[in-house]
Amino acid sequence: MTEQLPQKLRSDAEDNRDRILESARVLFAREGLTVPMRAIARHAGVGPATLYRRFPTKQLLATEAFAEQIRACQAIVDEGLATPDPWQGFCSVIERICELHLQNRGFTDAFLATYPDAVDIAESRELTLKSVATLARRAKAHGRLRKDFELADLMIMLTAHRGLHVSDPATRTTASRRFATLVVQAFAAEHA
Amino acid sequence: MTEQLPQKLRSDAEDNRDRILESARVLFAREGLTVPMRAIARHAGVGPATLYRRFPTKQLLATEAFAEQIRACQAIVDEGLATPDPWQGFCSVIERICELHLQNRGFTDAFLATYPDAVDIAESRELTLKSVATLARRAKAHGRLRKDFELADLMIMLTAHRGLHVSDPATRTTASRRFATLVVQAFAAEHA
DNA sequence: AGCTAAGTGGACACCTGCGTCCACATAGGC
DNA sequence: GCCTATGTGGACGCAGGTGTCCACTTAGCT
Repeated sequence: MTEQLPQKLRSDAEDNRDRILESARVLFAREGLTVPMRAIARHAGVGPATLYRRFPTKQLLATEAFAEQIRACQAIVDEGLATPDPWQGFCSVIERICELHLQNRGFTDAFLATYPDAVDIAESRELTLKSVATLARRAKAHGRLRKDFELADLMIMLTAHRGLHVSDPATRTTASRRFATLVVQAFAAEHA
Repeated sequence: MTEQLPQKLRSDAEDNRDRILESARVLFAREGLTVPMRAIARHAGVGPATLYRRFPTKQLLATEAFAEQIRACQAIVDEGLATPDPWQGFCSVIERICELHLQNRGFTDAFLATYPDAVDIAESRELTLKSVATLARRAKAHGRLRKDFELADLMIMLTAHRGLHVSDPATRTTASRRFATLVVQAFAAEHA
């Protein structure tokens, strides 16, 4: 599951590293990438030095923390590809990705930002997008997806979706669901 | 045009006040409400004390700076109401409001934030929204606007639209236009 | 149990934001 | 031209972020 580093860590260091990652996941999800490194250290019950020793930059920490989300994202798209009706698959991808981004504010930031140094994220992002493109091509052929749809449209809508993170969690959830519904109709071909 | 204060200012103070407002407009539009007060003071060529003396809080400054935009916003909706075809009027309102918010990042913040103390903005906001509601009712009756449209949907989309402000100006412009087009389709009734 | 290298947390120095205070400058009536 | 109320900019103290250093602790081999 977790990659083994060349240098094996001391047991207490290993524990601390795990706790830091766990805290980072919680706080990134709740507050987004803007959460202070200090806050993550405090939440994990370690000093700042420990955090910086393990993860010199926030991007490095984020990349590790979001490994699971990245896999989830790919899984969602794969399931969409596996759905018999490509349009239904496409719709479920939109809805579920919105849901994922809703629950994880930091991941949205990470996914859209394309940090130059967070290679892992950028790479799997491209891979996932390639799958979405395939799905979109099928849904177009099927006639239900508007002909002029482009991948950029999806990125625009995901970027916009992030804007919803300003309000409180309850409002945000309602807003996100409604947003997904509207986006699906926006992408639908004109005539039924 | 500008309201006369009960206390008349000294001529140099008046000049400074004007320059501060002008700088605030430029910087709020470009950077959003997050721009530091100091930056506005520097841009206007005055010290921080001068700025704080005229506008004790950022909200007060914003309210004055955006007076013109608020009027523009109302004008857009009024023109939409005056359009013979209510659906076309509704669409043009969406497109033009997106355009307005695109050019003025700070105004978007101000419009959506509902500061407790910025009464002027909140008030005209409600007024504008009431007009939009009227327009929406007509467009629904006309059959082109989806029956389950609510005012909240528009707020969701405007909030989302703000998310587009992360990218560079050129990309942002393209994205905003495309976003407006998609939103219009999202709001359209199912059958042609 | 003792030793040592790896690991740690608190202190530190730096930056940038905020709002306020006060000694000086100056507009504008005389 | 002078005098004074009004207006001003720079300096100040505070809060909260960043990354780094170093004297102490401790895991784990012997």
